[in-house]
Amino acid sequence: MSSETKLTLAKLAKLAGVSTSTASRALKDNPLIKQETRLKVQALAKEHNYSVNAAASRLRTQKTHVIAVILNLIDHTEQSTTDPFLLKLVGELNQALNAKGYELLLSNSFMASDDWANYFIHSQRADGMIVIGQGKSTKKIDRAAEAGVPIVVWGDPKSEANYPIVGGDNYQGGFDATTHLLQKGAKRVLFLGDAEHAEMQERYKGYLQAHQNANISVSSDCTCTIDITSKAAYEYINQRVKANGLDFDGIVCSSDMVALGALKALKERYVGIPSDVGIVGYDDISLAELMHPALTTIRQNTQQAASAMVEQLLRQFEGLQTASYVVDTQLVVRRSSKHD
Amino acid sequence: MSSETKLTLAKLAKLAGVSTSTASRALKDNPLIKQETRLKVQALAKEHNYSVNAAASRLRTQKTHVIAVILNLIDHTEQSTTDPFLLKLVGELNQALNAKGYELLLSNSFMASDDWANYFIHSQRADGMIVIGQGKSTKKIDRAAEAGVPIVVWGDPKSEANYPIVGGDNYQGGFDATTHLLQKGAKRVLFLGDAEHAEMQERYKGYLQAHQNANISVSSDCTCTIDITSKAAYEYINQRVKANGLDFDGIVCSSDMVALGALKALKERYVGIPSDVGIVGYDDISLAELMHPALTTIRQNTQQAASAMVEQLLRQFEGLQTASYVVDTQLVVRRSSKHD
DNA sequence: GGGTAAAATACAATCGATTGCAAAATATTT
DNA sequence: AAATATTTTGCAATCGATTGTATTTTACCC
Repeated sequence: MSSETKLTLAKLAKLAGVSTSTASRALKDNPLIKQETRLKVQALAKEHNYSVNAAASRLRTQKTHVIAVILNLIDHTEQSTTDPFLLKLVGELNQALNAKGYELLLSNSFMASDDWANYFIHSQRADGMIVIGQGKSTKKIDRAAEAGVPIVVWGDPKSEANYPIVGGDNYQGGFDATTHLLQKGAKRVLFLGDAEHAEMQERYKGYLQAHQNANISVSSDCTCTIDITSKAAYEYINQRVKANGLDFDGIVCSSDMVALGALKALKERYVGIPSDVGIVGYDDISLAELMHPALTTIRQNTQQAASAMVEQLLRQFEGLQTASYVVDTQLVVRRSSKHD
Repeated sequence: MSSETKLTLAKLAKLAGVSTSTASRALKDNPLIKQETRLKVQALAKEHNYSVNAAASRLRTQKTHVIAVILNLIDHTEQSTTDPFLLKLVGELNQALNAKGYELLLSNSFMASDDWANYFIHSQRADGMIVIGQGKSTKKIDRAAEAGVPIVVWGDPKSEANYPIVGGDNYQGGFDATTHLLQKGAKRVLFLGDAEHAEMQERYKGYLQAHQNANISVSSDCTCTIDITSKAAYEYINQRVKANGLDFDGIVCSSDMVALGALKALKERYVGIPSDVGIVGYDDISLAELMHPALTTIRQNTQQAASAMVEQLLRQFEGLQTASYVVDTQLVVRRSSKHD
């Protein structure tokens, strides 16, 4: 349509018969400019489809209005592209950021060297970072935070850190999941996960406490360390049942994906769920309720999580106090744990 | 650590005792600069953690090395944040783009006005766009392409368009899925999806052709138009069985999510899968094989898809010819359709 | 109407990197 | 050693928007 060459602020200003400074201010409704002028410039801008050159604006203002979201994966694992929960979180973050006028730059921890402060912030690619997952070590995160990067992390909010962490109450979640199974009569409940994760660690503590409260001792062979993927869970359960027979009657899983893997392995061996083994997952991904039997799980409110993360990040921009934030967490009881 | 103020190219140049132009060239290994000088500058850059200011660089070069990836959702539906397939694709795109030195700006079609050319390209936010999904109307995409935006679309590669479209052979996929069910003896196979999508349209044609080849007539009430979500599928099947009883013995679903919804509804009514009804999904999301029964489905190679999309996009930057691309598609037979 | 206060607009520097072209340094030739 | 060719480096303009300060215009008052 418009066959003109690229429309810059200068050209727009000329069209309106004002200077670039006036045009610039008019576009942002600066009260310094007479209302009438503002309207004229804005109308012209709309008419000619003008939009501010982001590169120039960023250079001048030193603000990008971009947030880097990085999936902080465990190196050798493929949790990222597979786990619907994490991706759901990304989707929610995108919404929440857009609502505040920010854009989302998606990254994973493989690229971008290890120096996040430099790669993202000093290079003026983004104003701040949201890191999804604490990983096994928080070294990179800590370093970035020390370098003064505005940062928020999805992880275990009880962790000590000098940056805000948003996450569910993992201790409580692990406790609730376990208690639920024990109340349903389970005697030997497996914990399926990787305690090297801070989040999983907390859930594990909850698992232990639940046993203590119920006055049931935990056998050490009930603690199963595996990658947090459905595949690993499937293989582990398969293996274990083949080797030991069915030496458990409940499983607390560190994610729904893990639960699904375990479920599959058990069903293939015609183990009754929940009659022989009760299962509780974690996250309440959309597929949890579609499973057969539908999966009992711990729901974490992702929308609330996303808003909280964005808010904690924006507070840093304004120099305000920040704090870790505990997202609502709730046991959702479905068929996989409920004897009729 | 480094308590200096922000390190710019100018300061780095001073440190190295050369001009900014020399420093700039040295950093990019420009052969105009003596090897020795190059090494010195590069060493200093590394030592002081220098990284180019992206905003300035973009302004000057008019290139951002950013690609906007937009989830082109059907307006009222929530397919986006829910469908693991689309998110998987995003993950793969991220990898593929990073491998080529590009970054991924994630967006959805709600924000960013309707004028993509302006919002993303003229504003210098991105160099090109990858649109996931053709939606019900390709108006916005067409407009962007006409405005000269480098663009690639995930959709039905057989669609006529003046931009490359990457996608599976949907006609073949629909045909294979349907033929498979018919061969297993199904007589009344439902098509569950939304033919307003170009992709679904093609699958539907394949569905029809399969019937014709098998010399089986298609009853019009076997074509079921629903939103492409598991919820809609669940409700539809529930409703239908309640109203009409089990008046079908096979379902071709337009996505795995749809299949999961249908599966759930049927299982709740104790309909035997696959004995009473055979089901075939589409996409082969990671959960397909975790279902019970495991879901027969049409696999689309997302990794190949992502590379192809990125390649077609980069070709546009270089002014090369582009073409739509058909991604490998394959029927994966599992229990949901296979009588023993 | 002269003068001051207030409102509206314009000037010009700035953000930091890139690059065509000019200048300086070094090498080569006779 | 002078002259030319070649390599290496530096100068200065440029990308486009923003903003502190200066300037012009308008309003107001006695």
